[in-house]
Amino acid sequence: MTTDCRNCPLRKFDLFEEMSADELAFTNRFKTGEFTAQPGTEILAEGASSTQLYTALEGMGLRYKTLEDGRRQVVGFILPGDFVGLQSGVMGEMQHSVEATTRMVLCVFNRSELWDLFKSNPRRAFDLTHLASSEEHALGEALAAVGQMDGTAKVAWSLFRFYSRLSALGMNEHDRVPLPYRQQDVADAMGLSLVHTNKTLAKLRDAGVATWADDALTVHRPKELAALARSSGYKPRRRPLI
Amino acid sequence: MTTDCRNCPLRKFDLFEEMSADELAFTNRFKTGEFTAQPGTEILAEGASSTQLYTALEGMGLRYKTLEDGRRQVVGFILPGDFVGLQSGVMGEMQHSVEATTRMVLCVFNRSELWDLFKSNPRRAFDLTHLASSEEHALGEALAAVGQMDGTAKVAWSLFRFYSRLSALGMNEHDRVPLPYRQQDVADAMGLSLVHTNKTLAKLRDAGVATWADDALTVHRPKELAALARSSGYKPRRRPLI
DNA sequence: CGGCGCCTTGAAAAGAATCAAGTCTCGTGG
DNA sequence: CCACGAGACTTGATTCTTTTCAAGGCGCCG
Repeated sequence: MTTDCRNCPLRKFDLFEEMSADELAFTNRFKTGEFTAQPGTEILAEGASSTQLYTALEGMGLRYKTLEDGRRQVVGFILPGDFVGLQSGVMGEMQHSVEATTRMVLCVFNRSELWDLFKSNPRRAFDLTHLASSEEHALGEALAAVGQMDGTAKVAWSLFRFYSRLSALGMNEHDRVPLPYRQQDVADAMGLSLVHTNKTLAKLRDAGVATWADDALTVHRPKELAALARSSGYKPRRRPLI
Repeated sequence: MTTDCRNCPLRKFDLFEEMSADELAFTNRFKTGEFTAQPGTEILAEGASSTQLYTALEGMGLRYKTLEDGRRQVVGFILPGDFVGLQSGVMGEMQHSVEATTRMVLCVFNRSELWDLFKSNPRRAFDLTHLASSEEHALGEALAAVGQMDGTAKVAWSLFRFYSRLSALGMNEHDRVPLPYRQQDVADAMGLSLVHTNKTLAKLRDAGVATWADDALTVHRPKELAALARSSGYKPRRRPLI
């Protein structure tokens, strides 16, 4: 019924480090099932101590924190191959919530076996640490963008990043990638108001740089978009897949 | 000459998880020496692949990224007990630079032994992952502050965080903690201009909430500062010490 | 048909950046 | 011993980006 790790459709992408047959077998034993989340569903809640960890197999979601005053900070967008729930795995509870934007299929792992993984498979344990570090890296980049860029650069940065990440996942067809998020999501990720985000998107569209409509992003001038994003050719960093 | 981990002055603080004698002995073997950095010195450079990892033992420093246009984003402040260099350890290179603000003493570990650590001591490997996750958590909090708060809240948040972290390290004497950073550092951390940061600090001082002068922060009204920081009693999260 | 969610647009208000001096302290060298 | 310069902190005035406020439009589903 569920996908065997050996047949995982994500493995073929360059983005992910290759795995030995052993690692693959081990990971497959570690995987206890699959979980399908409907759009709008909360997968993990901030403050909750989940007994499960996930790897996104299909679909897209987002991570966010809710502040005391009700404002929302989107701390990341989840695409296929992303690992979710590590915080609750090692620290006891999640520091942000995770929500499915589209329908998602996730590989499920039991937290109780995490400790076994560290004991019996140092290679995979190392990979897990690598993933945590990659997350940290991504957050650092986002922090720099939110802290230092102006509105136009922030929006361009978001679009360029989606374009690059999704392209690396083989979802680019004729400079067009799926983008099922709402403008509010990008606004909350970049610390901009919805109104300003909307007007900035209109400017990028009118300038013929990129068009985001109908749940898809078309990048007409990648070079220009990258320049606006102050990002000379972003290449998603190669990382392990778990 | 160097401090034996068993006599580490940081161990006594509640902030850090306790260690068994075994773990302590292991960590001590892992430690290859100490390194003293002078104020203003670069300890690790962005993009560099360091062969060494560190734990700050004394002194303070900061992590920062430099953007294409020369702007600087401070991604974190390093206090005693903080682990530095994990990114280069697991991902191959640093994603930000690390600089000593005051004179610092750092415990040195060899990257080449990191892999051994994963193979031979899963408990410490798990702790390392825990630390990576803690870093991620801290960055997420910072991102939310930078993305969602206004100037006053950002500055109050920074001060409150320093106050809490330093208090947990036993550096609080009569509501006063050492704070050797420059206003520019806080400005670069929170995505504010130096001028605006300065004026906001003046407001907090005039309001009798907190005074930052002469490399020390005095918090006259902790409750009010926490409220301004939209942070109901922040308690630094317990974590391993390596 | 009506309501809801999301996108769009204009106008006004506010918050923060930039510009431009000026002060203070401290270490250096004449 | 004092003039000098560097680095950090202050402060006022101006400009501009971004937010907030306020509507309206469009598509979809019950």
